[in-house]
Amino acid sequence: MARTKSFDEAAVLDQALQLFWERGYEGTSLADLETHLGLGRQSLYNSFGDKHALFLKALERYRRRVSDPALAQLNSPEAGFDTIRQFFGRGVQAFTSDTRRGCLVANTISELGSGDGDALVRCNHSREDMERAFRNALTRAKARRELPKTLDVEATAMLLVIQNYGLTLLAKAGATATQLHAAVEALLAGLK
Amino acid sequence: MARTKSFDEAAVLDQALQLFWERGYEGTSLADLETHLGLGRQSLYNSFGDKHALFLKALERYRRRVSDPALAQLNSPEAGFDTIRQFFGRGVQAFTSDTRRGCLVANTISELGSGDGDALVRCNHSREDMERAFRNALTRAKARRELPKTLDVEATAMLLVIQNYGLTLLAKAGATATQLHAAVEALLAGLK
DNA sequence: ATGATACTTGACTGATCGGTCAAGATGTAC
DNA sequence: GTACATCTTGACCGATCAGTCAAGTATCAT
Repeated sequence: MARTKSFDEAAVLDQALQLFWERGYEGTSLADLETHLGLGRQSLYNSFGDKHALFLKALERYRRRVSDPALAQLNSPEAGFDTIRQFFGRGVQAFTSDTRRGCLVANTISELGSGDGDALVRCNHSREDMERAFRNALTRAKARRELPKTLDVEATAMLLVIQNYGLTLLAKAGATATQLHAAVEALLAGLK
Repeated sequence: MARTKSFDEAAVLDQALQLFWERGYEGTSLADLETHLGLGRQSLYNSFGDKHALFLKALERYRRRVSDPALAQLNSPEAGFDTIRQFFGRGVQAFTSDTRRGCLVANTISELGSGDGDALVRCNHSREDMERAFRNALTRAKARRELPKTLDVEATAMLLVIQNYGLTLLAKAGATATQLHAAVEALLAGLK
């Protein structure tokens, strides 16, 4: 017995995600959100709470809509060495395309760090997702003898996470896809 | 024939560097600078220009006072594989100590990116410094047969830069020194 | 149709932002 | 000693920030 919302919450949240991804948390003002989401301010507050709550929802949506699909192949039982190479190939392509907005998780860790515990917890969930995916792919690759038995899966998974986040930063600094691809190949060559 | 400054410009610039390093460019307000530098606003403007000009000076000071010393050993003719290991060892220690403020260059690339051309140019100078230092150490290490002749110095130098910046990010996310150290060892093991 | 409930709109708030202005203080050169 | 150039101090500016409030509007249940 009340008026219905005139917009799709999920679609609006996607728009908010895009803004936060490109401009960061502090760099995105409520005026920006109103404009690009086509919503009044009070509607935002009614639906999502304050700016910080909206940002946390955007972080969670990023995990589900961006990270999860990107990690799907690494998490598959068919994953192996080539899956890892393909993952980084797609990453380099994404990080060096048009806006160079990087990865929302990496951006958020850098911008807010330990100053925003709620955001950091969510970032670390995403980070652990990636680490777990790498561990799966590395373990499978070892099992099928694509990688040496001596390889330290735990440390190498962390190494690959570091590499992924480092790639986003170098892309922001203006490195070319060719340069980043070469660095990835140098890394992968070392695993064998 | 005029009044003399009542403060040491270099010392004040060091203080500004510390603030920008810990809080970022946008996160540091003029009020913060006044407080921690013990200077009036107009004195800041007289000596350094506006906030952006002060930030650029801080970036340049970081390069000379923080980056250069850190890279000195890598640039030495005596540099080799162990020098690289020591570099990362000190890095991990610095990145995981107390404030976890990371590296000013990495922070700036992440915060401002291509949105601030002046800052990005200076960040890339620092990035090239590091890449050059790694190239030197890698080349020397190859010459003394600590690394295989087949190693791609160019790509590997970029790889090490990526890892260094990635380490700062993972440290900000809360990774322990032990975890990061293990990842570094996994990386170094792959070079051999 | 009507009433209750929720959504929408836009003006408004106090705080803070970077930057400026004008007046007063101080040291140097003569 | 005096005059002048610079430094210092603190009030001030318009703009923008996140968040709030109140009035108007639309939809659902009855």
